[in-house]
Amino acid sequence: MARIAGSDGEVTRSEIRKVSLALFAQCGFAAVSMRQIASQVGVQASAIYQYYPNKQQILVSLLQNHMDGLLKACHEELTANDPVERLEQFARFHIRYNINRPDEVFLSYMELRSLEPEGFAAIAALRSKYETILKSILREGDKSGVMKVDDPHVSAMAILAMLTGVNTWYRSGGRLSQKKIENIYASMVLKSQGIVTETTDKEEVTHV
Amino acid sequence: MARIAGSDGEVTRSEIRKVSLALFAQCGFAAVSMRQIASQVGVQASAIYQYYPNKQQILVSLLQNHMDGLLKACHEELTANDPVERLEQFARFHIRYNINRPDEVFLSYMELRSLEPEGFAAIAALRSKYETILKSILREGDKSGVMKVDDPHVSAMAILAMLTGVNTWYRSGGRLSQKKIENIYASMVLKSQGIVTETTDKEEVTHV
DNA sequence: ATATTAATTTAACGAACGTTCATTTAATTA
DNA sequence: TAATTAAATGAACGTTCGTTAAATTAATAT
Repeated sequence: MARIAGSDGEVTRSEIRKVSLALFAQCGFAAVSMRQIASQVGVQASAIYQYYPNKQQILVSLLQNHMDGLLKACHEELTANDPVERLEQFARFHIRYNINRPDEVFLSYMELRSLEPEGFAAIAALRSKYETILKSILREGDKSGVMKVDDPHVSAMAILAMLTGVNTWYRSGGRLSQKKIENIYASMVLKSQGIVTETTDKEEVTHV
Repeated sequence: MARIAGSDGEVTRSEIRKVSLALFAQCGFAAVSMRQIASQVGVQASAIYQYYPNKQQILVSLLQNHMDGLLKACHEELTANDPVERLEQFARFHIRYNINRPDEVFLSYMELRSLEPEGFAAIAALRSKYETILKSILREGDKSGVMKVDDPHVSAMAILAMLTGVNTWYRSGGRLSQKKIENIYASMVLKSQGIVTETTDKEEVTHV
């Protein structure tokens, strides 16, 4: 046998991406074999090389894609000028974007170490770009006196870790709605930077 | 050749632990081979089986050991009765304990997935125990009105993620001292749960 | 001095790894 | 209809994997 009736390169390519993402996130990059990916796609391992030159490039492509999407969506959503509003927009965006992409996020944070220097530098640069967006908000908020930011770098790292951490426990269909979770995290982020809001989520936060 | 002059089982065992920890954290459990560990220890791969029945048990033992130490140290350090003081003690303890054990922490959060069901259950139970300590503090603080905790579970997860995140950026000998970092994080944690402190770290926090 | 135990080696097992290559068939183009 | 391109197969490459077994030497106990 060779080419299969009805086979389509674009379909196979996206299946490879989908399956690789799930497997890498579940088992770790090194633990997943090309044969394992191929088997779930429904093809032989050698067929994957029609689409990616090697295993490493599948990972690079997945991470690149995720970071590009994150940055693009972030720029579109951060519309406010006021730093407090911007910080709330950022917090809500980060939760909303990441909570529905647990595998991509997990990979982005865990498998940078599996990248060879070239791929690593590319992804690290994109991440740094994203972090800079948050740091700028914090710096401006502190400067104008509406926030109390001890150290913008530490605050940015703390906020990002806190928000990204939602993926360690959230499972869809759980006790809390995504909107509710967004509210809770946004409120904690603002408070952590010395912004006093009169209401808590119990009375519905309506800051943005 | 066989037994080497001056060889000592206890020394070899602790070398295996040390090397495995570093390699697992750096490359991921699946990516590290027994021969790689052995080579860094200075023995042949087969010698490792004198001390651990298989690769998996090395990981289980490392994680078990870390969680035991964490829980023990935590109980010793949380001496206060007041929930606000206890929360600050917890935050400071978590930073202090974890910042000097980056490899153990990384492993504990990343390689649970590499564990077979039995080992997984054991480690997950210990982690849950630790999380419960924090949740109890938050519940008490909210009940007595000194904190504003929207949801104790979400707050606990958020605080732990934020604090643990210090290991993603901290490197010893950096711009900030460990004490300073402890201060900043403790302040953010307290504020995030609606606790108002008059001073910021800029004027030295002296809550505990 | 002898027997035993501790610590390690060398050699080997079958299985799985990422990847390459020549081949085969389906779909498209000329 | 013939030629070309796209999509896949199956076999094979050399390497490495975790693990086991038997043999060997050092240290300790009798």
